[in-house]
Amino acid sequence: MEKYTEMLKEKKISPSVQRLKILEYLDINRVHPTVEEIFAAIREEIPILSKMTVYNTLKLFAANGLVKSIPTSDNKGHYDYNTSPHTHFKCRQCKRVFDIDVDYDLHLKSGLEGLKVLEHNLIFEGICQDCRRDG
Amino acid sequence: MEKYTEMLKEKKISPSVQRLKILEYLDINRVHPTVEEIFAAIREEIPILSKMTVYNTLKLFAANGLVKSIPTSDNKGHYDYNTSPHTHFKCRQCKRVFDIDVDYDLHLKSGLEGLKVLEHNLIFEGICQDCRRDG
DNA sequence: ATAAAAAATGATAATAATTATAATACTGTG
DNA sequence: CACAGTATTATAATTATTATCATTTTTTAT
Repeated sequence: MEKYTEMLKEKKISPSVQRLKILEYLDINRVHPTVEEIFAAIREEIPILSKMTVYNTLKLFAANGLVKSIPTSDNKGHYDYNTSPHTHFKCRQCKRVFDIDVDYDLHLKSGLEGLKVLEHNLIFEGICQDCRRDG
Repeated sequence: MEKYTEMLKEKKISPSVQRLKILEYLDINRVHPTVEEIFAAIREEIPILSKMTVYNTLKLFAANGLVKSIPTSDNKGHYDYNTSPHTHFKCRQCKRVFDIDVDYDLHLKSGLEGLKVLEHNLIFEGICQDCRRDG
């Protein structure tokens, strides 16, 4: 837990119990949970927790680069502890969003002139291994 | 308008007035409009139009590959007439989503074993040229 | 250690996006 | 033209998110 406290202090964010829990949860559960999922899980331990706090905290974390908001086609907020460049795979059947360790070269050749690029996201969609077996 | 009728017939979708208008709107307005934007615009011409029809139609079109749903970080549905592989740039300031004609090589080297990939999306985020000038 | 100030949290309400439902209107075919 | 099937609409219900503000917690200065 020290680790998370440090991370927050570095960003001058006061390490409240709620914030630490949310950060820890995202670290342990690397499945790009939604606000609802995070809220439901942490509420088990902190029954007084408000969903508002989860929203606020995630927005604050994202603004400080501690977590990443990842857009998916279900149009709900998904959050990712892993902020380093990596790739996602969204299964159309079970709706899960995986990290995948795709090794790719992105050779930009042209087309970004004048734009200030802050990040890029590469998202694959399809059917995952489990769902192919089942269905 | 013939063009759109043909497109729908090919997919065995009956070419109702609403559907044709929505398809035409997306063709002319290549700015990845939201449901709300499409609805508001077409309602000027068809005041009786229901938002439900816009939702249904877009879902139907997307399922038939006539348009593409593109995920962005505002977590609203954006739709794109251009279904061929291309790249998007989302401006964090003005929130617009542009097509950009990035010329890139995506060399997948590994990491997709067992997954059935149906499509991929490459999205850049940052500040666009206009906003850099202004701000 | 403590009081004042600042910030975070939580309950509640409000707004926005989407989905569900069921009655009505439209379209195409015999 | 009537029938069957489909599309559209109005309405209500759900779900996701944001806003507000009183209460609690944390920080800071003494």
